[in-house]
Amino acid sequence: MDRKKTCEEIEELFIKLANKYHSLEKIPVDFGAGKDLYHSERHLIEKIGDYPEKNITELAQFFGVTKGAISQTAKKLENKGIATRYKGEKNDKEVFLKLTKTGKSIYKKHKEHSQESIMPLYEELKKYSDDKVYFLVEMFKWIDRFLDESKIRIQQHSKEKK
Amino acid sequence: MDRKKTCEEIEELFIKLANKYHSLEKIPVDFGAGKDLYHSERHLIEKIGDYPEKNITELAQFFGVTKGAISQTAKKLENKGIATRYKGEKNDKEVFLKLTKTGKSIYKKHKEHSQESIMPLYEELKKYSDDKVYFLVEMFKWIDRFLDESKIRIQQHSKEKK
DNA sequence: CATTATTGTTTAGCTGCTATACTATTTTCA
DNA sequence: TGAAAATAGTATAGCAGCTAAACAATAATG
Repeated sequence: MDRKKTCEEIEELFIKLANKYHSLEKIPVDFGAGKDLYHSERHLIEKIGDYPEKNITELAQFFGVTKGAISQTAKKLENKGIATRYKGEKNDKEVFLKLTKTGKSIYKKHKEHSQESIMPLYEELKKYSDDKVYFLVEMFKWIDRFLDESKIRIQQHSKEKK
Repeated sequence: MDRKKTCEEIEELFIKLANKYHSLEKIPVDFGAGKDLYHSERHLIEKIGDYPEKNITELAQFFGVTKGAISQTAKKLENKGIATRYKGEKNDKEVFLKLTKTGKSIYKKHKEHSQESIMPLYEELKKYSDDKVYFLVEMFKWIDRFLDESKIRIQQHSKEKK
């Protein structure tokens, strides 16, 4: 096995996957509430449902995007009557998100759908040992850190020129 | 190990990675030719260099995007004097891309940089067996097919509503 | 030879992100 | 204590890069 070649293949595949995933992002889906929801909106709904105690900044970290991005998506959800912003008791600057009744219904439907859509992966991974599956998770985490470092590197490279 | 939970974690991680990767995409980098190049442009340059005999459609398949997308990027490269379109001898409808002198110089620099930037992954994977690395590649391919199927499913779901 | 398939281009339209500038809180520490 | 620094969130402008669709040109089919 030529490891160098394999690394290149992995990189190529990853880029391909990221592109394909992103093209899916743009297809709106109606989850029965008569509202077309985009992937980013659906993911935020799901996260709010799963972690109602997370503030905007934490949600942003979850997705690996800026606070501004979450703020924008949150606004869309608010406009669609799916979620509401609120402030906690601890302090007056953090903002949390809560699903409305409609939001909860969508969350539930989406959750069911999500459970379903994850089944193929679940089934596929059945073929492999815990050891390998654990390795997969670790590699994904490694790539995450790698992308963080890459970003810093690129930004520095970018600034040096100026 | 709770496999269901792990699957969810993998899905979450993947989404995070795709987002982060995409945010990198937008940072232009100068590869010494005095030209700011975006990720998509750089990747196309690299692919043209690696596979000069591939037509637009095949390049599109490589990246998992539409022909239009490649056509657009190809145009940018042509405008920047990095690549030229040409037609082969076999027929008159397929379009191929060829690097200019500038393009080749960028390709070379980029290749070196790419070899370098892939080293962390190479080093990381040294820790693991061939068996595991092979598994990683296979899983990436599996995800690729899964995304293709998801797309078809979503589009059908979308059309049913109309 | 007409029909169908393939290949590529162009355009409009859009998402979703970043960066930036901003306001409003909260924390720090001199 | 109170000014400065840090933290949290929002709003806005700008943009890459994608898709879909309409189009034109060429090639293959039967």
